[in-house]
Amino acid sequence: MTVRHDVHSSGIPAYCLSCQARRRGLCSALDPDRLAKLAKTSSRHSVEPGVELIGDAEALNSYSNVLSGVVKLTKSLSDGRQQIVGLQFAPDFLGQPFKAKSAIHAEAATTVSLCSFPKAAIEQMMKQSPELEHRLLRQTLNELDEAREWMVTLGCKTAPEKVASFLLMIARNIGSSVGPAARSACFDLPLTRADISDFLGITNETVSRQLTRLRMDGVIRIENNRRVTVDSMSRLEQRCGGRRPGRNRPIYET
Amino acid sequence: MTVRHDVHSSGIPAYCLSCQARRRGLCSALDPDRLAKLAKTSSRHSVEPGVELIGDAEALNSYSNVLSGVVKLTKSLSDGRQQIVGLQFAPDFLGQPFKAKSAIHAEAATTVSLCSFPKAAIEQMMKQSPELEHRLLRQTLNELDEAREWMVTLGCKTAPEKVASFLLMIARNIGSSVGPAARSACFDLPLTRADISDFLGITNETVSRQLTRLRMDGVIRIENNRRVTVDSMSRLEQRCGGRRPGRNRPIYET
DNA sequence: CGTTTCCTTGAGTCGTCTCAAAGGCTGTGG
DNA sequence: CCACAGCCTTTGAGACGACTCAAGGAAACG
Repeated sequence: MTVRHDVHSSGIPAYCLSCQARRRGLCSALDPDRLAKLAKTSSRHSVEPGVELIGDAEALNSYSNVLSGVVKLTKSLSDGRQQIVGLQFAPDFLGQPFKAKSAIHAEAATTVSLCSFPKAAIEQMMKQSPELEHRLLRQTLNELDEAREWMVTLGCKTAPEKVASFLLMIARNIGSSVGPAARSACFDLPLTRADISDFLGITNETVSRQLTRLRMDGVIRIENNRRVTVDSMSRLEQRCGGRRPGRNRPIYET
Repeated sequence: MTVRHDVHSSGIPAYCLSCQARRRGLCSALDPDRLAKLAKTSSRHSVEPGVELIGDAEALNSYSNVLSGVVKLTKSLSDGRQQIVGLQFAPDFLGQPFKAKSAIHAEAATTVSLCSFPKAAIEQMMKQSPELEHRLLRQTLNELDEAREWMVTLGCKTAPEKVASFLLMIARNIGSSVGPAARSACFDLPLTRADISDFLGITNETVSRQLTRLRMDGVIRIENNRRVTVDSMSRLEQRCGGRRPGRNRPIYET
């Protein structure tokens, strides 16, 4: 299985060898021959923040791996209210394999680099190799799990807890951890205050107030409105709610 | 494809022939031989409301098709706050194929009848037939879509809109439609007020007040606290939010 | 028939929203 | 390099919606 194919199956482009998607993404489900075949049809792009990747009800003609940056998935009501229903980080797979009943909208939140494939190429390969579909099932199950996890935040938590939970989620996804055991973290916020408010189901004024409060309380530092430093992850975790005050670990009780 | 196998592949139990899961559920992915094989390991149960089907962090030793009734999927914070993250109706498939990172809890909301299989039987069959895994992927994508749809309700809508949206969702899933073009509907609420409040992220008092309001306004009628009649589905839809007042259809604008 | 659980209704409080204005980045053109 | 415009963010004051607490009523259960 893990025999070295590097030498003779030279059809694999060099950039695949160091690609995140090859190691941890969808491409990891492909054997070298299939990867080489798929790679021939691939192309890399970089898109600026705000660019629409999948439009509401719009036909999608390609699938992509996210290589860097953050993509926001949104849904909106026709009166303008909007909800961010998911964020995608590298090496997530972007695209709706079988169109869902309801429309979704994908937009680059930061500068995003993508590796795109024609829709047909992926779909054909999926028919041939169950491994690929299996990998897709796993990612979908993961997204479902994340969506449900976030439903708890949306439905149960207070505004301060929501903002803390958001920061923690971002720190875990794109934070460069500093210190032993990731006791602190540092990152650029991929979303504006307005985006964060759409994600958390609160107003941007409330987001701003809660960030200020976390800053005043010394839980985080903010530079240039974007760069966030979390000095103590555990203090941030305490503010996410769901833990009995004074306890650090969940208590299993019946 | 649709050649009659009834006669010679007599290994299929009679109860499968009229089963919802065979027609629209997971079993529809199986050819007669495989269905017969799987059916040998299956068993039917009926469970009362409140019975736990999948416990938090508990090993799940079987998968099931929901044949009737409603199952609620919940997640909770350790301080007791709880969120219903999904409802399952017949012929949904119940069980976590590959355990998710976060724990989920499943409980019968009404009397539920199930058709259960040993975990191993399903997993083995899934390896053999990609069709089955494909069907599972489709259901998972559907559930993801529903979860995201509900996130919009949780994050964007007001309490009156949430309650109206909930009633509409239930009516569409288990309502017996009356009149032409499903202009009205009738059903038993599968959830208590407390459950509904856990689903909508509001308190049960608020749920009760909003139901009263819908009743006062003549949008619904309620008998015995459980039986709901919606006389005009369109009036209910208008109360779900997201439509410009005075409009019945979505407006596509750029 | 009492007990329990669920549901409804009311009154007062609190959290979040709304509206408004000022402050801080960023980029552009003079 | 500075002035300006535009956008995002912060902060404040007041309003409103949903929550909390509390009590009473209605089904369901043994």
